[in-house]
Amino acid sequence: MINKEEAISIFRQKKIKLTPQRLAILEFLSKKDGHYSAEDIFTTLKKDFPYMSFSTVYNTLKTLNELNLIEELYLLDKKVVFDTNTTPHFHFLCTRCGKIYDIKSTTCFDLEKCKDIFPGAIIEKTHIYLYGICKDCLEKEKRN
Amino acid sequence: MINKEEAISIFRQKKIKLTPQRLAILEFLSKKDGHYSAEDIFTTLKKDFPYMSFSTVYNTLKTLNELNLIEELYLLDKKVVFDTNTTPHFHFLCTRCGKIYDIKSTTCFDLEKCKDIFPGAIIEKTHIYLYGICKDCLEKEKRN
DNA sequence: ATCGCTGCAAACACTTTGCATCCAC
DNA sequence: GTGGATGCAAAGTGTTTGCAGCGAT
Repeated sequence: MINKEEAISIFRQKKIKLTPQRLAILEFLSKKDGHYSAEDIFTTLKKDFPYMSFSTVYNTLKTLNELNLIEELYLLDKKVVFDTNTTPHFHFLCTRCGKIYDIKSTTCFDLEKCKDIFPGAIIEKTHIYLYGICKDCLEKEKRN
Repeated sequence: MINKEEAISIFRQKKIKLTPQRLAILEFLSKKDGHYSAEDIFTTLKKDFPYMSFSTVYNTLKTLNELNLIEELYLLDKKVVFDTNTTPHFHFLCTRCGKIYDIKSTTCFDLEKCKDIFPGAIIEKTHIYLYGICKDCLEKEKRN
């Protein structure tokens, strides 16, 4: 999840205006780790900010992404999902229920060895996605 | 790249019709390994098949994907790219020139260890994408 | 002869843009 | 006061769908 206070101080430092809408988005994203679509954020905040607009949500998410406070995920369902966890980790997406599981293990991927394959290149981001069926969905299927 | 003859025999076997349009798409995808968007395929084939339509391209690509003859990639630029290489490998995408490099190394990722993290789940697909700047682009920058 | 496939256009879902107004600084 | 941010609506982009007619089997 993002650290709201830290985000605010980065915003001030970079002279990016702290509007009520942006503060609301920061507040939302600082509550718990998660994977949110622009729509998730928009519909949740719309309740308290009836004038919140999609362009503001996208605009703020873009800014947060540029500041590396969130990360965009490009998944099978073709819409972008925003991840508030920016520490190195992978994802396992269940194709049945759509749930996204985080994988924090560092044992299954070796970035240094990957870098060796492209000497002279700069590798900025690593996206690792596993797709399959999660335990919960498999058990549900068995019961039926 | 896909094996056209093999694809044709699978089509016959599954009783999927071999229309001229589908044969043209198979022909195109069997020429060389590559990463193509639906548009790439459509505009190339449109020359020889003026009546070729997008729905046919998408329809055929969907069929090929279901038969595991091609694989869909979900990348930073949000449009699906179709990979004719279905053997296990990863991708390095240069954010400057957009070129997609294949990584065939098996040393940097250990799927078995990843599976251990989700006992009881089925992992069907693994997508690994590295994003960065390739050697060619970096050298070009240095020269300017 | 059947029914799956085609081309076309229209619909769709998500995202971006243009612009007048607003408000954080 | 000023320039960046906002809300709205409209446009854009890639993909999917509905459907009448076609053509591979």
